[in-house]
Amino acid sequence: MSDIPEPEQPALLGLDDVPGPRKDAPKGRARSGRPGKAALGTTPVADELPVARVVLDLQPAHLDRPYDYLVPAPMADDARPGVRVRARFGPQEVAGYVVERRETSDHDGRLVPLKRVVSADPVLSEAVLRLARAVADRYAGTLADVLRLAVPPRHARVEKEVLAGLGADDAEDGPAAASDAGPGTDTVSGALPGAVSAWSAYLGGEAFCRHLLAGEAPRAVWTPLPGLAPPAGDGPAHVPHWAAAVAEAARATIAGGRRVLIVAPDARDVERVVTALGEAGVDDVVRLLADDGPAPRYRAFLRARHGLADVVVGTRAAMFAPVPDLGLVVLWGDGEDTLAEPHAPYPHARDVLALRSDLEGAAYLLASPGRTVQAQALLASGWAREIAAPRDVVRARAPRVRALTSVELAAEGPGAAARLPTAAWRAARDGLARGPVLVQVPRTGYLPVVACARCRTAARCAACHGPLGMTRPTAAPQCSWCGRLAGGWRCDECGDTRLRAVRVGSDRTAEELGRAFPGTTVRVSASSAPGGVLDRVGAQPALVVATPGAEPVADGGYAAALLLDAAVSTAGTGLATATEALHRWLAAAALVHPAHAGGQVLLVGDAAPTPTGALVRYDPAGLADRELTERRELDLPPAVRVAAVTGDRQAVDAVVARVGLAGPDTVLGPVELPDAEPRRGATLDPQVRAVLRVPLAQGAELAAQLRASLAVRSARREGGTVRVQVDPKEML
DNA sequence: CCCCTTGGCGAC
DNA sequence: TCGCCAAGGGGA
Repeated sequence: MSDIPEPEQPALLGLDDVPGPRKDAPKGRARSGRPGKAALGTTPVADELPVARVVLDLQPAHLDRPYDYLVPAPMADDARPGVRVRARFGPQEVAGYVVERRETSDHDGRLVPLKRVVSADPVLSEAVLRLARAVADRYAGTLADVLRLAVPPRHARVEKEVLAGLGADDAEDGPAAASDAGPGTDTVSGALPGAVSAWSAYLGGEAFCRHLLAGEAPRAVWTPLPGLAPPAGDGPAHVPHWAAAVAEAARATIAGGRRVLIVAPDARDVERVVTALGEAGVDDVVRLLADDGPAPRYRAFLRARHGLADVVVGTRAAMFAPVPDLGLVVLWGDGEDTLAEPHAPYPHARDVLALRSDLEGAAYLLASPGRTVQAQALLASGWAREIAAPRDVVRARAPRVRALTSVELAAEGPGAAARLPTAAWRAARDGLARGPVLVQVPRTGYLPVVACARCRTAARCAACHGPLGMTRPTAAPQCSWCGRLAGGWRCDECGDTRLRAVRVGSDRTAEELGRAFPGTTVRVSASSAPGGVLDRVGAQPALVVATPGAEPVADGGYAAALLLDAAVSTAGTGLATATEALHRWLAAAALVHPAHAGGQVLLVGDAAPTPTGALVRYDPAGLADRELTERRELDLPPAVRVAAVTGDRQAVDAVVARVGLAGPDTVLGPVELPDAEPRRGATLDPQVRAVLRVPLAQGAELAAQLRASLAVRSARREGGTVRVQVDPKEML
């Protein structure tokens, strides 16, 4: 281009109006500033607050901080805090959010103008921004990563539609004005007492609701009673008690002038909550489900953001939903693994909502049929209070539970070790005389794992050595890793060609039950089943085979439940195996009639004794407490804070070496990871994992040091890959 | 000793 | 990508 020196013209860039901190001798470019492109100088900057502080969507950890830009005059009104913008950052144009408008910048170089305000609607509320910062800090992640989880992608058509619905005034004044009136005060009479019947069975239950009504922020870990809520109309009972109670808590919060956020592990539970809310007279509800696709998801997000609903109910990602005047956060199903975010920095809904409750002064209600050791830790630390029913109430509402261990059945003689012992068969037959019977099977599919019929060697895929299974009675066995069909299979060890089942899935179980109970309807609720996962079944007698988490609600409740292959549920080596097994069993048991109405639950198969005992006693709290004590003794989370650093050996070493808290007492490993999954390509560098373990009080410091180390790593462009996970799922 | 070229890196 | 800065070499 032209070499002719241009005259100094700093005013064209607005430098006289908007310097960095006003120093006497601005150095560098600010002094010798020469506009590269004439166009830059032609647009004047905003008269008021000409600097926009912007959070950019940048990947590298060392760039994780706000940047200042000039606000061109035409964007002066639109570039408010919370709006999406695009701005030039070095070579490229990147997306971001304005987080603040300021008079000056502390940057002492030249400021570049914002490129574009993508939309004048401020989608990133201050509360969500603060939450995202807290989550990034807690999990040693970047703000950009968390914001990617928190704010769904924009959908222009939906945005137009929702903003038009707001009315011109509201759209101009922004969400603050829209929420000034508070949640629908018109729909609530304020008459709470008497309306909280679902809570009257609990110690502290009604008090919790009174606090909600009064606008306070109580925090509780709640173990709901099993069973269904009494039907609101003529139909059969089909709303779980827990959902009805959550709806009442929501109503109390709304009556107190605040809004509610409810997070559940899957879409069916979301739907159950929405139904319960409807029966409680709360209709102003928004569903926020990631599975719904971009348009409905963004519509729900915007409606929540603008305070158009009193209650937001959704799956995991809803934990970040912007809800003005938030008064209560509820997490249902704590212990389900869908509540752990699979994307960096891997936050868990339980912790995110706890941070939210602190930051936004909202009440916190953590509920689950079982109890996780993390929930127990919230109680043990005094952060939350327990809401539970007295033992005699639990006994009155719970079904009768029996564990059919082989020891117990030995008296029955042969057949005791069968998958369906005589006692279980009899219980099912008796139950079928009164209504539907639930059969819980830990595995989906037909025969998910098969072995050689003669020598019992596990059958493996010839191509990739993955385990073989059968998806249908007639089809050839198939590899569960690479999907290849293994026609003409022959055992490597003994040459036999016959296969036997190692694991029996839900589909095969249904087939077997059909033979054992001729003439009885058998339905399957599982992802592998033709009809998929069922939400609800009728009150007629039927065998309902379901995998854990896929149990339909039976109208009026099940007469009995058989929990098959119990040993499979407690066979894992994970730390949470026992509490997870109990969670599955209790979730099924909660759908069965109480004992006085003949409800019966049989646990079949030799499961570990501890969770078995806890099921028989109907005591998830006792099991969690026992596990927490053990974790304390072993210095395992949640008694301590841990962070896993996984990746190439060199990269892991480098990241760990820069962490000041990492010493001989706090670092475990690094150890080589066995690669469970077949990896494409030849032998890649082996992955290693180091675990950092510090007292809880140093958790924040550990995360900060890891963040700093990752920032150095990205600034230096150190090679390889590293993943940092604070409180990784497999260690909880 | 100073100026100009060159390479690396930070990026508002 | 783009431009700043620091380092280094060559010329005065």
